[in-house]
Amino acid sequence: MGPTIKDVAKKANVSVATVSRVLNNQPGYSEKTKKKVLQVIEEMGYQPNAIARGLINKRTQTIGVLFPSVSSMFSSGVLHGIEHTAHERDHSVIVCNTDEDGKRTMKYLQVLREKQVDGIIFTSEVMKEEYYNALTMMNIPVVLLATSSVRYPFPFVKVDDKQAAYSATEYLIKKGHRKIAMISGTEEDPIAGTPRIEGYREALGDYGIPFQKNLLVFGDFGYRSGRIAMEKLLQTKAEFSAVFAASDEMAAGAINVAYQHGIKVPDHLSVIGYDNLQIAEMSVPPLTTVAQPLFEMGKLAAEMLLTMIETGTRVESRIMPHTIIERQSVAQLS
Amino acid sequence: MGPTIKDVAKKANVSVATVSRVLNNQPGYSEKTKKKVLQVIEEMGYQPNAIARGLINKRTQTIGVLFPSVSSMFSSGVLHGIEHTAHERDHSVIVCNTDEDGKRTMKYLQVLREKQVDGIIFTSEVMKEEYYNALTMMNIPVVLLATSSVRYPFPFVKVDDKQAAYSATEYLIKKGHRKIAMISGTEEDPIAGTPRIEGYREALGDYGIPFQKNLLVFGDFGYRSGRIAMEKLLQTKAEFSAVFAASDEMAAGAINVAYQHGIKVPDHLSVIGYDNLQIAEMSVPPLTTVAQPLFEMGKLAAEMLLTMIETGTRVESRIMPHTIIERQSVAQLS
DNA sequence: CGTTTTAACGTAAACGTTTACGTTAAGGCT
DNA sequence: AGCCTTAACGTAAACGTTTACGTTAAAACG
Repeated sequence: MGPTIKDVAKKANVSVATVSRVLNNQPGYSEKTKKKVLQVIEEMGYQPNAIARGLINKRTQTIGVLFPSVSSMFSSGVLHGIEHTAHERDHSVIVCNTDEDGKRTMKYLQVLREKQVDGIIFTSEVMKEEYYNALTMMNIPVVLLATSSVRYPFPFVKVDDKQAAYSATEYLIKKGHRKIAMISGTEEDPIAGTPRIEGYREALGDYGIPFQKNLLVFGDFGYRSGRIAMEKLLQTKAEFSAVFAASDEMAAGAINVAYQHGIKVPDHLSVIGYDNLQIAEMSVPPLTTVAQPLFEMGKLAAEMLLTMIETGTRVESRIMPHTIIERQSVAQLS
Repeated sequence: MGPTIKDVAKKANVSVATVSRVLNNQPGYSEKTKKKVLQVIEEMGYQPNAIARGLINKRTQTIGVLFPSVSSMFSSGVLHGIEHTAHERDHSVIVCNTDEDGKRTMKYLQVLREKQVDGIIFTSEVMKEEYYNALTMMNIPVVLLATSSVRYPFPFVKVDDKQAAYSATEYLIKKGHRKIAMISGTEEDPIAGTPRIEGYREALGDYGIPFQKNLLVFGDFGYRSGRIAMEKLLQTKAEFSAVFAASDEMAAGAINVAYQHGIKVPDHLSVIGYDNLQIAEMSVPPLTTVAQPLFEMGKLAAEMLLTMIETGTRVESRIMPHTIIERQSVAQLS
């Protein structure tokens, strides 16, 4: 299609080796031939072929990123961070949507292997043995993002879910709330499920508040499930002045059904979310939430992956700080 | 690293050509050798190298997608659609975040060229001559998504912005509103700016409502700008019972400041948005909006691109239908 | 001036595939 | 039996780079 390095070499009256050398600016040619080569390159509009390059260098300057759902606000936040540093450090990113489907995930891992990506970021999903095996077979760096695994020793970057959940409920308690419900995510999720419940219960315990089983309901982190969970909470007799939702989307769902029932937030009910997605700011009322620094997490994960790729060394996992973003969805109780 | 086709050939006592043939199931071998080869492949865990393949086939099974901002809900919606059909049709997608920056865009176009992508989807941004030149130099299929260009003849998929804006304001009018403000996006944007203003004005005109200059304010499609625009609207003396925002994010901003001013939506003020992002459903009150079928647009754009890639033929542009999603942010006036 | 060093190149193999072309042997046909 | 077809392979070139190694001539050195 376009001119190749051979065409350039011919037109510049040098060998392909010389052209290659000036391209990668290695030594071995005079200033004069360098000018000449550069000029011919310009004239012909030559562009190197990264595929041929990749074949011989065994490096594609490309990383793969697996998301359970690319279209979630969570994913797009971290993707932004990943893309940012990847581009900064001359790598491209291939996005993969697993749909939380094992078959699809395995297929994607195979594709990434065949495409010879230099590294993989695996986000938000729990690492199954099947994935682990495929990943290790590939012999390339992997970093886990917003997930982790004790069994499988990949470095990860995430917040301390239990601690963050503790902070959220403690915040509610310090605002004077004692009857605090929780809308949890998937109960069995060992990353974003149980740890957050533990944090909630531990905070309750530390402040001498008894845990009430009927104040704990479950969703799947999604908006719809937040609505359903809130309905369930409303149907039970138990009183509560605040709810801690394990995701902003579920918090939005909760606020929405509260609104439909004429329950005003924060006047009649306080709500705190988790994630600090874009929707938290845009919500009515703006949602107080415990923030995960999505963009920074994406950046950091990519940085870790790239240094592993470039240096071949292992890298330490990182716990990111969470913060509480105070907006207007929780009231101070007197 | 892993075993190559040569290793397989050796172990199976056949030539590389034969292995290649069974891999791509072309004819030219007995059933027995096929079994043998397949078995050896299984044993050795052989995986083809797509880079080597790409070098000779001149096809990488990869497409590039350019977004002004990957983290916007709009982008993630269409990305989901693109990824869906790309995967279905055995292609990977490289995401590029242009930040609406010319330099960055050009850099990305160069990268995509060097990486030999098979086609490019260019989204949401106006096509500059510089981009057009780079794109045509590459000699690969391009489709425009949520943008278009009369000057540069790339096929596109988008909704009819003017018509959609017309529908939105007409909807408001039919609900009994006569004093209708508009929060427009960037005034100069020839795709999502002026056409939507024209639709608004034309609807007004068709129903005998005079256009009031002070009821038209500008933002940049983002949430913050929606807030600012709403403040501006509130400061002017002019009365209005409804506002048409040219993006859901700006609508969310408008609702939010209305809420802060004690103006209840839809009781005191009706709001209609544009896009039907996730936030529209999650908003309080749920936002009535004119929907662009983001997922389908992404799917279609990818389908068009892939058929161009596979067949080498040109393909027709497509106008996608827009629909009004009625939720609870606009009131019927008596 | 003869020898050694070095700058400035060129040659060709290698990366892992695909594929055009050639070869062999078996089988079919007259 | 002799000839032709064809199934079933193998050989080697090609894709566009990088790079180890070889070569040449000039410069440096004694």
